[in-house]
Amino acid sequence: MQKNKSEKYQIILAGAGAVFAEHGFHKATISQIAAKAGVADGTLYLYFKNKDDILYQYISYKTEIVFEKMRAAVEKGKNAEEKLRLLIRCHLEEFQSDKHMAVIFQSEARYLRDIQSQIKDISKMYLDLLSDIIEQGQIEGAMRQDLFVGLVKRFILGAVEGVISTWVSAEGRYDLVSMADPLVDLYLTGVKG
Amino acid sequence: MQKNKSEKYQIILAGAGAVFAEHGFHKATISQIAAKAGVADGTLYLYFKNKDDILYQYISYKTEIVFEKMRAAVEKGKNAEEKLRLLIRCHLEEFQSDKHMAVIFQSEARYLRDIQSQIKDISKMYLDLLSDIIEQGQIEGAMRQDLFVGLVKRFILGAVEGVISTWVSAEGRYDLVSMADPLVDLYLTGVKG
DNA sequence: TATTAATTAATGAATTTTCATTCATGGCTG
DNA sequence: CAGCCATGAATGAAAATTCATTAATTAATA
Repeated sequence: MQKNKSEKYQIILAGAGAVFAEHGFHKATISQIAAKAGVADGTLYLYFKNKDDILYQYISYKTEIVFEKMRAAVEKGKNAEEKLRLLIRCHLEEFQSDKHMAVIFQSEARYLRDIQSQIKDISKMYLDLLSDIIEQGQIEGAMRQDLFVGLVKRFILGAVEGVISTWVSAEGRYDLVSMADPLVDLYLTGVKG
Repeated sequence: MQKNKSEKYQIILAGAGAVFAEHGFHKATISQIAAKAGVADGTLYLYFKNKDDILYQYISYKTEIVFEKMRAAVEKGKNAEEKLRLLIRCHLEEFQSDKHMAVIFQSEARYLRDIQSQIKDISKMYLDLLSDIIEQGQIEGAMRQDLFVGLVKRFILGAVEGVISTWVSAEGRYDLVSMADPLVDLYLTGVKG
């Protein structure tokens, strides 16, 4: 099994992404993935330990890329509110631009946590980013002092994921990124008149 | 296959709930469920069409019960804000009191939608409840007029699910229901100072 | 440069494993 | 004894994984 990120490794991962997104991990077969990637079944085993490992690599790989972008986006913000806006927008942009990933993160994340609990967990990292933003917001006086940060960050992530989930169910037929600002407005000022 | 809700039917569903929650639907085996329920493998087929049907029945059954409670809870509220509070509290109470159900709803809902698209979808019904509450709130003047209801309801459901998901990951080690009021406060007034 | 050997990558048919599902059998009860 | 349940070993199907074989590439030799 080669450990490098050769061209074929990438091709197989992309094929796997398409097949996992369409059928779900458990229903997807090695043969389908191999066919989608245009290689023989056995070839997958030159690049991956087994079927689980394909999913694991897929998620690790995507997580790393997306998280790096998120971190960079947040860095551009001058204050907490702006950082939050940039983070949410980046999140929606990345998922909108990679629908397979959006579907897979949505439906297989839980299974993965079981088989590879040491995976770089995107939620964890994301929640850490949010914690920093919220704490900064409190220091700046832009956010309430009595917030329970542990709850707020789950609240924010949960809501974005819910919005993405709806978009995925709607087969991505509308513009997800346009939800970013209305969503952040809800976080900030709530539904009350 | 008996179609009534005999005692054994219930026992098997409960066993299935435990096994699905622990291993996930796809990794769970008929033998495990049978063992957990204290019956022979073949017995499951006297009460259920097949493995998929067990999951389908489980979710239908739980959905019906929980949703009825939610509807009743909402009805008790005098105004939109109170209804929202009662709904969220009921939601958290039900999931806290049935952890297997919480795990299964969280992780297998998507798969189920694939095999039984006509299933009474708890999210759908929930979102309808929320729509009514929000529209009522707008009429009462307790909620902003410029809210995009389609977004707000997903926002609310997403956030509750996120909070439940965290609680599940934490093995249910803290009191979930105590999150209800702080959560509703966030919905209503946001994080801004 | 042409020829052969050695190394590496890829193939896909054959094998193995894993389970869902069936069904012939046996016990229980009214 | 006749219908009803329940049993669990046997069956068959579906897929994951392996591995002997082939093809392609590189290095070595003369």
